[in-house]
Amino acid sequence: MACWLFKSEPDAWSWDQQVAKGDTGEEWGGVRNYQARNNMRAMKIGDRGFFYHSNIGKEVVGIVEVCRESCPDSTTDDPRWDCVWIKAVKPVQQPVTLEQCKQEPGLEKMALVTNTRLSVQPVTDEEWQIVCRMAGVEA
DNA sequence: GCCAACGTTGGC
DNA sequence: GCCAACGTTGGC
Repeated sequence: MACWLFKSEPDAWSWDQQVAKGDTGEEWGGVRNYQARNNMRAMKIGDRGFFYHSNIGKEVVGIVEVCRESCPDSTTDDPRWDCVWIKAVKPVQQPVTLEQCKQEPGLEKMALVTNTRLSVQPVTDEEWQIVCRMAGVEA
């Protein structure tokens, strides 16, 4: 199973709002970047992801799961853009900050650290394990 | 609020 | 197909 990371500015869409959607989840719309879109197209139902707060907090705050594979993005008529739906699985025990990730051995190549502007990123199995340990949650 | 990094657009 | 201009993201 592949792992991912979803960035959101909590001002625009926060973890609490995501949790409020329950198992129905929420469309991860509005992404207008090909790399991010391609990552979403590669996702399968059941794939796990980190939910990361950018700008404010700059930390991983929860675990999400893909609950619907990529389909047209309702926020645009442009057929180039589609997106998955994700639902909250559980919050992390301890948020993992960008600063911690930068300092953690094994996370030097994590996209969060090396490709700051990409809003939907792949996470390797190794990175997933490390961040889960730091967050105090089961991988 | 600033700015660096990076992606996209459009003229040629 | 190149590249300058422009827009956006996101860390600081």
